[in-house]
Amino acid sequence: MLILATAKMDTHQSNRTDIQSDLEGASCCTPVSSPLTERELAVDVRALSAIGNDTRYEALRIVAAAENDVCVCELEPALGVTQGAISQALSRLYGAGLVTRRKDGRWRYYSATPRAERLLDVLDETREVDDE
Amino acid sequence: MLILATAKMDTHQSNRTDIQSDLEGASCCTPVSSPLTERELAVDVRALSAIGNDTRYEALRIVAAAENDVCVCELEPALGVTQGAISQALSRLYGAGLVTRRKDGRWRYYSATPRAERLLDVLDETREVDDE
DNA sequence: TGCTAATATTAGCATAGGCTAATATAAAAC
DNA sequence: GTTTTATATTAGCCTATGCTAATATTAGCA
Repeated sequence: MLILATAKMDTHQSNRTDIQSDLEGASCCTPVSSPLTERELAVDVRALSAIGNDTRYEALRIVAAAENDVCVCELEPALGVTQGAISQALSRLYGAGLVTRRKDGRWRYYSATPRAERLLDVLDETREVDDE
Repeated sequence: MLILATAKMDTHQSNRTDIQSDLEGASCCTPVSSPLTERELAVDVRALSAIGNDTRYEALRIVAAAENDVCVCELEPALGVTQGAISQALSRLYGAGLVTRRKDGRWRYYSATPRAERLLDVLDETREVDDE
């Protein structure tokens, strides 16, 4: 059965009715459906799209590599974008469940969540850099 | 482009490079730099941003869940987008090193790479779906 | 009180992204 | 050959994204 594609506000999403079941046969086309629920998909995509950006990925890397937690100002020189951009980046990582944050005086300290750490580990373990 | 921390200093003192006991006290701002090379970052971000999209993530899930490899036409009913969009999605996943493809007659069969499988496993193992 | 430092938020802009529809290619079938 | 089937590619249209600059908030300090 096919779930998903409920009320998304994507105007491009067409609501195609599928006529799959009794479509000819013989060919390769047996329809499949996603093994995850809509909510699980959304959670994962939120996390992945949060890391899938240079600034945020690098920010997360730095946060995860630090032994103690990291404050925003430490990231500014490494990332090469403005303070506002870094704040936005960390907020998004937080909303995606990839960092935790803790307030201490006027500073905000960030650290990576277990989910983030595991993902980064797998990325390290499976990366193949092609020389191109 | 990736700007590595130049020794921008001061504004505050600080000498905490590896000591984790004390961190209140003075300021927090020791600049750090990314632990990955520019190329490694690019490879990872390409993969992550490829998965970080509803259509492509679901496509990858289906491909990874299938016992044998999957052809494009099998995805069409599940994803709810046009054939062209699916072809674009799979191309991008391929370019990101997340699926392999093999041609057989007029069909193209896709399957997930080890990197993709490991990432999906970690996502499954660490996901926390909040009821919001 | 201020004032200043650290972070957050906002508006606005330029660009990237994702889709559809149309068209092109490629391989089998006729 | 021509037709059909499976997939790829392209142009074009919107929308989303990511940044900067400016402004707002918050907390310590004079």
